[in-house]
Amino acid sequence: MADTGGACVQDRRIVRSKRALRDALIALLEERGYDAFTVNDLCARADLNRGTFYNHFRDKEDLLLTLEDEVIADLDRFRESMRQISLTQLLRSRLGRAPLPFLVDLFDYLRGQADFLRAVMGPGGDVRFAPRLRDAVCTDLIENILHERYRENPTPFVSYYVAFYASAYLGVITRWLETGMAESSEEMAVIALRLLFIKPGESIEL
Amino acid sequence: MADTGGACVQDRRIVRSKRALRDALIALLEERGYDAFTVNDLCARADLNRGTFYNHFRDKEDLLLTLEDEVIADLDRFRESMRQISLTQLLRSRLGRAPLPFLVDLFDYLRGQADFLRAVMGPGGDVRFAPRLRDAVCTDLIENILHERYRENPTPFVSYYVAFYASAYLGVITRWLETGMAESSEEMAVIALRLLFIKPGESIEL
DNA sequence: GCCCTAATGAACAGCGTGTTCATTTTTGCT
DNA sequence: AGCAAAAATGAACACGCTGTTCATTAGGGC
Repeated sequence: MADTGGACVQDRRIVRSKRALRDALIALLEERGYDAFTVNDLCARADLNRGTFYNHFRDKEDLLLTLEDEVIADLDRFRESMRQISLTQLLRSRLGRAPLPFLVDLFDYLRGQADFLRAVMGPGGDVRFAPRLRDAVCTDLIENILHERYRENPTPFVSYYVAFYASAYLGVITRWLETGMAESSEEMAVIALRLLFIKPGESIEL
Repeated sequence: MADTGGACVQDRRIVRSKRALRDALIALLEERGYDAFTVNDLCARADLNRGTFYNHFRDKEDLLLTLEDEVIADLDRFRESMRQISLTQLLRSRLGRAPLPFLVDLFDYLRGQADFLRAVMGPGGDVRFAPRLRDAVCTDLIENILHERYRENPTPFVSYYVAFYASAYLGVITRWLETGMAESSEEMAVIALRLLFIKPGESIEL
């Protein structure tokens, strides 16, 4: 999904090497954490010569950032759909318990990238990624739940309001990934909407 | 606040060295990020011999973890007060716009540690710290806003409910720190409570 | 099958690591 | 003030990782 950008397809060997490095990176992030492994380890795990690594990436960070960028670029394609959602659509979906299609797509995509996401957002991952994911996923969504009056008129409180919901949803996604994605994408789409309209102390039903 | 635990006070030289290393760590985390500086850099910045560093810490990570642990230990002292808050108290405080004293204390403490917190939670910081801060600060608070029915009976949805609010508050704290703590601790205590009882699409007033 | 390009293995200097040790400086205590 | 304990210093060490180069081998594209 991420390498159809260039005009001609990459050499099969390059694809294999990059794929192997991706897998090795994920495995080592989980096992040891970013600072605890070397380019040597990476290449040993990927069963590649160290020179091959340097053919494609400047250093360990370059590899990590490249993979992160791919995911963020993919997510940006969802933002189009998010921008077109209205608050009334959200309310209707929530009352009918009918998952919003684009939210289902989003959770499906996240599930497809789960191995990478868990590695890079877990302990031993990269601090910088979570805020990027949050902004890519939540910014447009939050716009829609804001009272029209405050969209163009950001008071300090409104900025905390936005931070509140954006972080809240990042937390939900993170928990879903961390707990092994037990819920289906449809269930998550419903949960995400129920959470929007809940108040503390209230009963959860409906 | 963190070193009165032992029976006798530490040697003045040790305190000075550790303080210098703390400051150097914070500065370098901000400037270059955790992976981009060495123990050498740390000691140069702290104006200390490299041997001195290894007298007190095993490695770069040991220093970082030690400082993180101190903050978490400090925060654990607030949890006592948090556990005693009831939902009705929250509601009363929110209606009267009267900041809860223990929340003010909390934000005061965070302000006092702002340099460290910003460094360790910002880009170039440590992924593992934010979840620890979240759990230390939010876990008990969330307990109180949960409907009694769900406290002892965690369904999947309830666990997302908890993750939602816990992450939301972490995001608010993070934003406050990142934007230079423009609001006073009292203002933040009020904002934190207002956010609890807001619903998307509603007007913000009251 | 031929050309092009990627992967390999080996070698290199440079740097940071973590440790050791003898020496100097600073404390805490009487 | 003076002594003994403890911390800081500076230098040296072997070791491992880095990022680069180069000749060679293997594999893909057409």
